[in-house]
Amino acid sequence: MNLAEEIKKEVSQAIEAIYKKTVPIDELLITETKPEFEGDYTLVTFSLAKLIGKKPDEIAEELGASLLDNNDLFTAFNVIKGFLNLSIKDQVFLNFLNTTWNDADFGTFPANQKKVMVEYSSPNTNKPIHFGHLRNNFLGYSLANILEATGNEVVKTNLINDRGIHICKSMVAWLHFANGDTPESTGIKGDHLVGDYYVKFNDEYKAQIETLISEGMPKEEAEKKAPIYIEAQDMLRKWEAGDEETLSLWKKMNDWVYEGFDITYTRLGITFDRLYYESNTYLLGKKIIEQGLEKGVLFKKEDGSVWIDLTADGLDQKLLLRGDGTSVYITQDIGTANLKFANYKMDTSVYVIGDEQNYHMQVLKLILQKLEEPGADGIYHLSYGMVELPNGKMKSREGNVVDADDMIAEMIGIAKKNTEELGKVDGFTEAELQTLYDTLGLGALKFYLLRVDPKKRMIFNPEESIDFHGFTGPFVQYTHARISSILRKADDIKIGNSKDVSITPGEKKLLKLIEHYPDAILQAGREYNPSVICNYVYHVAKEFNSFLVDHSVLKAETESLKNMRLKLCVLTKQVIADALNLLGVQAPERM
RNA sequence: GGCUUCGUAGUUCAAUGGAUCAGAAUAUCAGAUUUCGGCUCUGAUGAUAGGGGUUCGAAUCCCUUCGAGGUCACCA
Repeated sequence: MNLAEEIKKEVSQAIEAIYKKTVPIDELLITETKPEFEGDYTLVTFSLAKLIGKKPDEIAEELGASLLDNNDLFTAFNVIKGFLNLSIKDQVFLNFLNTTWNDADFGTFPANQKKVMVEYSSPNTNKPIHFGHLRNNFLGYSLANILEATGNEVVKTNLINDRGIHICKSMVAWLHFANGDTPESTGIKGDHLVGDYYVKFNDEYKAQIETLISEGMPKEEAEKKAPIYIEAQDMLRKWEAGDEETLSLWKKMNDWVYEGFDITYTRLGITFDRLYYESNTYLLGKKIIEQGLEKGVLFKKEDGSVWIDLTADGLDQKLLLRGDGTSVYITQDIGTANLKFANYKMDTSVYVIGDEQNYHMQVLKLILQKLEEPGADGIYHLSYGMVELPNGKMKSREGNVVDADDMIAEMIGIAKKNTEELGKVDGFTEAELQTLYDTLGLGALKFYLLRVDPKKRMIFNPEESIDFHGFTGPFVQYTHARISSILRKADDIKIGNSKDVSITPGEKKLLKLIEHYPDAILQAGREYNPSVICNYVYHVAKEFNSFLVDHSVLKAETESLKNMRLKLCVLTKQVIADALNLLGVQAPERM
């Protein structure tokens, strides 16, 4: 149990003893005391005033006196305008350090018997992953780690969008323009090769529309009658009909893309427990829709298309199946949701998907609830905002997309350049250097994309992200390496407890912050928000550097003091490494 | 236009309805140290888009004006 909770318990008991009233523990408001006031923790008493029937100041005075008398946590209290500031005994913090410094489980919670699925990444197989997509990958991976740390059983899944008209476009263009080129024959990464033909399709499509318009055809008609577009539609129909030649081409090109994705995922350190393919779930979706028709939840229009009426819920009517019986996007999603729940029976199912799909996800959940699909209520859409670059935004439809592989290579390149200029890596082998550049470049990228509240739009600044100063991954990594360096030089850490030492305000500040680590993890999990961890670990790094300015560790005044500070270093290092790990960021011993 | 998300220092980000001073980072200016590691630390300057309301107390909740995204396909 952490300190804040312990205080709440004491306060609750004091209220019971003095006023004979019961206040649920989680209705008590305990915060850290602001630096301009004396004390460590503060109880806000306004909310108690009504229940108890006294003025906040009076309550605070009475509770303060009682707390001081009845246990040995506190040394003093003061009351300012309804705020009860409590000072904690130094020994409490020292005890915490002595019991925790070598506890490898600090920051993980016991199993809570809940199962959570996190679906993220979810790429299309017609083009490579682009830069904005990285936020999705990092968020999903980090959130899965955080939820696991808070005691959930977590299943990480990736739903691959491997079918549909967009895939057929790449296939058609490849048949026309590639002359049989393959990743092997060209040396181009598979996902990029396929993406190139997707672009080529669109170029050719546009050109054909232009030609038709110049021949006098109206634009709308031209868009539907361009020969290459008709070809793509034909191919989709053949695909759904199971045409062997089409399926074989589809499989061949998708395999190229998967090879490319694997390289990217490996480099990013992103993993999944289970892959789902939409080509395997769209038929299931159709079946569930048929059942919905029978139940009368859905209705059929004259042309045979199937709809759901959501106007009573303030939404529109929504198409679920085309007139020709083929499926649309949401058909597949219904099938996938059903299959996922059948496989895992999870309590919560998190979808990491961009905020441009807020409406779609709202509709999906509502439809699943109306269809009485099990698991529908457990759906949570982790919606995130678009990432922009300092010089303007990037949209996938406009062509000038920043590619994820290019951005990764650029970040690693900057890390290499910076490290070489500083020349502090004597004794590193070539392989170690390569690992270090990856650690720094990717650490910078991940940390920067995760440090902002997911739901907000954000701007990614590559140079700023990899700066060793400021609110960045490399700054935190640097602090970790700095602690490691100190510990390497002190090979005689003693485990004896340090009862005879007292702590300075600087040491107490750092200890108090470290003691909060489990709270930060809980909050991040509760809010589905890894940025909480970024903020927390940055503060730890900053606080440690402040501590180091006026506390010598290796040259501490006494042996006992040195041991205490070394323990503080060990604990701080562990918390930094653990927090970075939750973010998917490596913590280097040297850099 | 309907629905929806958002608007905080020059810039990029914080702040479960809590304090007399809305925190950081960066940039700018001033200072300390240059010992455990590229430095690090301290201080100064600087912001809640405008207007109402709710309350002991509002960046946060409600209304409204202005501004910026997203979405409203038999696309995914």
